[in-house]
Amino acid sequence: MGITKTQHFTEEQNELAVLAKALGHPARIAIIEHLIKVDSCICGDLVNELPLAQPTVSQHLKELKNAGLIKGNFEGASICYCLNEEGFEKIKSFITLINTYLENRKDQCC
Amino acid sequence: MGITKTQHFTEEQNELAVLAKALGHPARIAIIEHLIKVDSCICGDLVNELPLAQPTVSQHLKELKNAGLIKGNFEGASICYCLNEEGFEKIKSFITLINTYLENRKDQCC
DNA sequence: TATTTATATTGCAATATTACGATTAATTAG
DNA sequence: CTAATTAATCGTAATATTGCAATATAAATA
Repeated sequence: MGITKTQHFTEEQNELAVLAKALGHPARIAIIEHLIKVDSCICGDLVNELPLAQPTVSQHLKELKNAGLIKGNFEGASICYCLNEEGFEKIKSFITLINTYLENRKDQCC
Repeated sequence: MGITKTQHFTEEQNELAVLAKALGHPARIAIIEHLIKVDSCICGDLVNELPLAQPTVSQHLKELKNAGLIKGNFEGASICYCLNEEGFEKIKSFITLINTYLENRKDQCC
C-alpha cells in the first residue's frame, strides 16, 4: 500500500532505517562530504556547491537534521550547519556489528 | 520533478547513496540482522520472520541484492541468501572516514 | 508426467520522495 | 523604517516506493 509497516518493527530497526534513508541520496552524501571538508557552512554555500536550487538544498538539510545527522545553529542572518556526532554513532555501531560478524564468519553459503 | 539528478553527482556519491538507500527500510534492516544471526537463510524463513507477505519480502531481497549487500545462491528448489561483504566494505569506509573526522574535529559550530 | 514447494514477477493502489518556482519569515545593513 | 540578504515553507508536478493479490516460473518429489 505504499506505507511502511513501521509499527511491526523494533524501534532500533526503524531508527537505523531512518538514518540510512537520510544518507540514501547523492545530494545528502555530498552535503556530508562537504561538511567534513569545511567543518561548517551555511545553506548558501551548499547551493553554490550543489547542482540544485535553494529550496531543494534546504529540504535536504531539513531531512538530514530530522534524522539527527547534522545540527544547525543560528549565526546572524544565516544558519551554520555541521555534523551531529550522535546520529553517526548509531550507524557506526551497526556497521561495526556487521563488520565483526563478517570478520568471524565461518559458514558462507555464497 | 521527483527524479534524482544522479548525473550531477560523482559515481562514488551515487554508489554510497544506493547502498544507504537499500538499508533505509526497517524490513531490510531486519533481514540483515537475521542473516547475521543465522549466517544464511531462504526467502521462506524471512517470510515467517517478518510481518510481510512473500512477494514483499522477495522484493526487499531483490533490492538488497541489487545494491550489493546480500548474495543469493541456488540450493535445490530454494535460494540461500547471505551477506555480501563487498557492499558493506564501501559503507564501512565511508563511516570510518566520518568517524576519523569527528574524532579529530576541533572547530565545532553547533 | 503431475503435483508440490519455493520464489520471482506482474499489476495496481496508496503513499512518499524529489525538485523547483513563488512566497514568506527573519535578520542585517543602510 | 526600508531594502537587501538568507533560508524556510507552500504548492505542485513528476516519479519512486511500499505492499500485496494473483500469477508465473522453476526445481523437487511422487
